[in-house]
Amino acid sequence: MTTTIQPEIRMGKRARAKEANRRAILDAARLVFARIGYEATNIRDIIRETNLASGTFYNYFKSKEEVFEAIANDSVKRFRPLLQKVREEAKDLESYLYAAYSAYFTFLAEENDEAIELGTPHMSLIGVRVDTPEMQTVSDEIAADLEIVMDKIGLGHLDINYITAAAIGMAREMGDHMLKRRPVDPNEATSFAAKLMLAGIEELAKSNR
Amino acid sequence: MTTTIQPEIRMGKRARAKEANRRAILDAARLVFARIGYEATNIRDIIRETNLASGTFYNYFKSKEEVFEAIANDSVKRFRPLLQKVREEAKDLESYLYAAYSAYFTFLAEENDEAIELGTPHMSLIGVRVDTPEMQTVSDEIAADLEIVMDKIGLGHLDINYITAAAIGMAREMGDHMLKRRPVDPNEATSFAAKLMLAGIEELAKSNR
Amino acid sequence: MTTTIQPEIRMGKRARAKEANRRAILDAARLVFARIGYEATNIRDIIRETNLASGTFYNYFKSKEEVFEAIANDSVKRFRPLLQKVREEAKDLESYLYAAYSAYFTFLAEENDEAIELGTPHMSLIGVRVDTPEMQTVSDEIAADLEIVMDKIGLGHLDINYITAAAIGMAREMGDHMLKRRPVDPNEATSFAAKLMLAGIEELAKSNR
Amino acid sequence: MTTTIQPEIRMGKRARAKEANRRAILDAARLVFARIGYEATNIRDIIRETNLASGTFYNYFKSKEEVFEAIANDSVKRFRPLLQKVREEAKDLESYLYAAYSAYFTFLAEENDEAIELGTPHMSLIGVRVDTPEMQTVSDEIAADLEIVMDKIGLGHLDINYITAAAIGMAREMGDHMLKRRPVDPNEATSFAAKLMLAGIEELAKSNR
DNA sequence: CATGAATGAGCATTCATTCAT
DNA sequence: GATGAATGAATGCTCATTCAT
Repeated sequence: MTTTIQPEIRMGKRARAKEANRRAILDAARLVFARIGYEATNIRDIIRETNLASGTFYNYFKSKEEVFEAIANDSVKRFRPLLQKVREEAKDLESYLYAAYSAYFTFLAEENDEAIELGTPHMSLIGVRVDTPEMQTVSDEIAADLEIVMDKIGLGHLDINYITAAAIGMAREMGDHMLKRRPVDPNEATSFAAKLMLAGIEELAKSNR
Repeated sequence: MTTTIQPEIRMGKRARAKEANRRAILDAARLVFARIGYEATNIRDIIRETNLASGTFYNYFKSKEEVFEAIANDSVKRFRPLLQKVREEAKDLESYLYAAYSAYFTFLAEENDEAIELGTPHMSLIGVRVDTPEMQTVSDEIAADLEIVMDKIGLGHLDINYITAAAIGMAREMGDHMLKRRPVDPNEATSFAAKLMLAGIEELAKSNR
Repeated sequence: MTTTIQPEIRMGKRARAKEANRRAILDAARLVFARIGYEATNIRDIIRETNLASGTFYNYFKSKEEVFEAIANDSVKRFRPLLQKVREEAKDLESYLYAAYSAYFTFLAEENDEAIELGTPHMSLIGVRVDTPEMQTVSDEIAADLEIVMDKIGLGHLDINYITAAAIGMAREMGDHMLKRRPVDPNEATSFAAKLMLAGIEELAKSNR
Repeated sequence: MTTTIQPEIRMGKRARAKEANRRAILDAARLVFARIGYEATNIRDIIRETNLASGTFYNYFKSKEEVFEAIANDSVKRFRPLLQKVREEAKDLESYLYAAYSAYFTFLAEENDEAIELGTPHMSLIGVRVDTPEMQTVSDEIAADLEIVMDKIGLGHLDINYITAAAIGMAREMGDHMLKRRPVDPNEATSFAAKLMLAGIEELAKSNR
């Protein structure tokens, strides 16, 4: 994943350097988290992946948690508009599911393109499943959105929390698999997941009426 | 989860004490893993939860990994027969899905009854999802079984890996939610998941024919 | 080195077993000391080399030091008579030096014959020189004896301590070398050392008169 | 032993502090090794002797072995030129032996002047002889040099290895004694050792002709 | 503000020693 | 008296964090 540095406004040399350092730490953290997992990562691992000195880390972040949240926010900042568009344009449950899964799987693929090229295992160390920041926060976003959409289409009486859990669980687990296939094909995953989920929800709605 | 200690054969006091200590460490590890997650757990945390001295840990296990595997093996040893029975008795896809989800959610609830009573959060620290040993290995079991069943009922041409991923993802995420609800209700979860999955697979089969 | 077990007096079964255990520990200790050096040896290493349990060690010895001393005493007990004979039979300096070096190098070779066969490095780990008990105590014996002999032959005015140090240093260092040669040849070493030392002392006596 | 810190080039405060810390650890290690022996020494003992924190040790050395080697290299670096000069200027065996023993005993005395003043026992714990780094590496140097010299003066047909062992053994053992005497007198030791060795070698050469 | 060495609390692991069986 | 598991003090080592330069 290559993050474009887009200085919002004119900056002095100093400010630009600062921005670049922050960026460097974030990118390094993302890389290392993906490589060895959040818990296994220590700050030295992150710093070693940059050209900075260890002390510099603390000029930007207080802890590993804070970098993690910054990455998450960063992802959310980029994913939220996509999801918002999905929500706004969705006419019915079907179009929502397709659009949402498409957005998620595509986003996931793009976020990990670098790791994919490097052959870096996306996640899942020995018996331990580590979410990348993207997945975690995106999950939360989807959960919230799905609730809204279900309400909108009059299926609010279904067990929204379980539907959300089911939808997210599918997305997560299938997302892992998708990233291991070559070529990585978000469309295939989207079609599969949306179709399954749609039929499932309709069936639940029928038996719950 | 209360493990019954069932000495297979007559044991001396010494042998019984050894068995009890091993059990104590395993139970403590399970508890702490559930409480703060695998990675965050250190060996001191585990032995602190027992009446044993730190050195004693090493009389039984070489490392945290080894306890983890022992727990996993323990769980698998108990879950495998259930799953086997499910597989053998399943007449069709529907009965398989109901039986399998039932087995899983019930097992999960029982495994965690102690933690549930204590109010221990099942898993998921800040942004990090940690699989309990049960979930990890049981996932593998389900994956393998599901593949066999699908083959048997002539749906082998579907994308088994994605179906497996979807089914497992649903189970995992819904399982987490289930454990947070009071009362914990495996039947509810089972019915929900099986219905959703069944309709979904049938739809996929239809559109893929 | 095979130590002959020579029960001094008639013993009961129990007493014989005790003697055998003590012997087993001593032999194991000797072996391990030779193999990895005194400091590097721990009690588990010694016990592992026997068929006994760790606790049993403490029925016979309080510590590693005590085993060491027991071994040393054992060696001394066997070497002292030889040295005594040398001292008694020595007519002059020459005969004393030959006999003493011969006794030492022969004893050293015999003490280490087992280790030599096994190819066990006699001593000297990385940069650290470890005396076997034999060498240490035998050194002391030689020191004392040499002093007596020198006095007897009227060279007491020479710097006995330095002569002793020189003689012992030669014996030690040459002993190490001797044990590394194949075949191990005590006679060769004896002749060499005695000749060198004799000429040296005579020269010192001359220039010090 | 007082090591002069001679910053080759202008250094910043930081660089000087680093150098000083490294020096402090080396000096502390040397001291503790001399006091209680290499094997008995642990890293905490070393840093306790400095004003540094435990972690700092690992900024400079990976292990006890590494400090040991650094000390040894340090000694060698300072002793080698002396020995080289001895070798180059030696006209005959006699001058070589005097110069070499003088260099060694003088060096040994200077290396240990601090320990001597403090009354630190030079070495030798209970039955265990621990070489200081100096002695070990210097021994190797002498061995090599002696071989060259003997060859040069046409005594290569003698058993060089045994002569070397004898010369070194004498130096080592006499060195120990010398350090225990007050005042420490390298000249006395030199004269004694060289005279003894010279006569001895000449005698061997005669009887081996 | 960057640097990177110093810090020291904290964890894994070993091992001499004890003691119930 | 033999056994071997339990003990816990002691040690090696890591790493987040601070701070003088």
